[in-house]
Amino acid sequence: MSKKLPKRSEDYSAWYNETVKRAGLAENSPVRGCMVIKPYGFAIWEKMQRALDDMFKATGHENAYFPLFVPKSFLEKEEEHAEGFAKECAVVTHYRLKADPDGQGLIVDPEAKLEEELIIRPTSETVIWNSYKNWIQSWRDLPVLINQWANVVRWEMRTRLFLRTAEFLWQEGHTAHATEQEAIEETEQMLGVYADFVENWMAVPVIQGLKSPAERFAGAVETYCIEALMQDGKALQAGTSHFLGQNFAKSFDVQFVNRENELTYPWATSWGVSTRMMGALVMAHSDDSGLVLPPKLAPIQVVVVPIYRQPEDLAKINEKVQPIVENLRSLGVSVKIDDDDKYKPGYKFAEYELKGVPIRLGIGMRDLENGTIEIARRDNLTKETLPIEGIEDKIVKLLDEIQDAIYNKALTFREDNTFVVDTWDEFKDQIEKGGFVMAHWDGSAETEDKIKKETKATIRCIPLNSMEMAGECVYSGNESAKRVVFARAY
RNA sequence: CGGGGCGUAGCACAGCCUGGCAGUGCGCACGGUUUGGGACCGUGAGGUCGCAAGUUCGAAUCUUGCCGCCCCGACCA
Repeated sequence: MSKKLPKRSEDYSAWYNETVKRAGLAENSPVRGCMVIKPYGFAIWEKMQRALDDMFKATGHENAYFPLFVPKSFLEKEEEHAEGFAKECAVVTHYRLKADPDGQGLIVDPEAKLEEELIIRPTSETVIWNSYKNWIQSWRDLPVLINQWANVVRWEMRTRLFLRTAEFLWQEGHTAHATEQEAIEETEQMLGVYADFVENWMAVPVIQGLKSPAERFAGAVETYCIEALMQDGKALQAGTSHFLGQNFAKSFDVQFVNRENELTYPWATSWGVSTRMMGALVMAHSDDSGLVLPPKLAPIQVVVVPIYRQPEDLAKINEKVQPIVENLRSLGVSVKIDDDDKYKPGYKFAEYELKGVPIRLGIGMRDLENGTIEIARRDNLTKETLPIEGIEDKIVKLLDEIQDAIYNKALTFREDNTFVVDTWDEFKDQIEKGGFVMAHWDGSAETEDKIKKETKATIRCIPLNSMEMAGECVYSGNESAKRVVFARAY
């Protein structure tokens, strides 16, 4: 096995796969399209979960859990929803195996056929709204603000670790409100929560926007999204928040009595982010030496590598390092001391770079004599030797600095790779080169579809915070009210 | 589902064309020397050559069938 990763500039996709595997985030599983999330990868996911869960709770949501299996009849109830998901559903038809009478092993017992097939949830709107029927009777029962952390299955034809897997982990929020206005506010609020998380924790800048009707969630009235740009110039949808109108309430016959004593349908939202964000995290920041993790999500923020020849030297180093580690821990910094004797320092340096640990401290006998310590930054691969006195404060500040630096680097990259384009030739050329392409669109599904067929570019979103400025559609020349974001996407 | 490729040690692969002892590198185990940017030497363990049938004195190698995986396309609310 080669020690070096493939280079991003030579083969981005091989670089991504190798980085994910070699950094110990995940590996392929024996089941096609599924993955094993390894401890280091899961530790990052747990930090994401923790931060998001706190944000959900702070906005008044509670966690609950609904079943993995969805009766097929539930999925059928909302027509568009059913149609949208039908092609990628795993279906349970039997509930028992038996010994193969003609040979070895087990076969599906034909006697044990389910009367109604069960779908393994691709999302949970239907099971949840079936429950909401019983939960919601009066305006006093609203709003219902529920989130669940769960796994879902979507039978994708082509999969890639984290970015698109047949089974993935996510959270799905499902809320019900008395008024349309309140539901729209919730949809927008949660989009804001996602944007806040992705920018301030993952250090990935995003564009908030609306999906075009063609890209909308099946069964939604409006889909909001956050879109991020990866280092290879392709876009990645990092999260979605849907205003579902009264579609599911009507399909599941959920009604409540409002303050005016009228029977009426509640308004719904749903919103989710998934382990796909792990892929975004890797592709947004990492380099040819491996992962680059933002300090706020790094399982290990600081690693200490003692450099020594004799066990006595290690003891002396530990004596000096131990109080620093304790101070850092009391300041909430996660620190690992790697005094494992099986590997040499050079190996460890490379290993922690691969794993994206933001700060590495090196300390040897020379430092003990000089009262110094070597501090190395993962994000820009620089290192300097500093006095050991007061190093804790420096480290705490540096972690914040690194968080900001990573964000700013990604932001600069996005700005340098966002292009305003007005002609079809320029458009085709720029899409080929990559990046976000801001262009006028006439708002029609035909134009959108033709552009997609000719260039493989899709409308990533119609940005929320951009000015209306009339223009001509880059493809059809028809009138357009504002520019939208085009890109090739994951 | 169409086109292409690949199944040999934990991993990456050579050997196959031209049939004749199952190989290399990494990793792993043990011993020693090493330790400020992926150390080195020595010894050793590890195999249903995807599965099945056929040809042959003899098959990883040739033939046929099957299975699995990967890449490209179709698909991805």
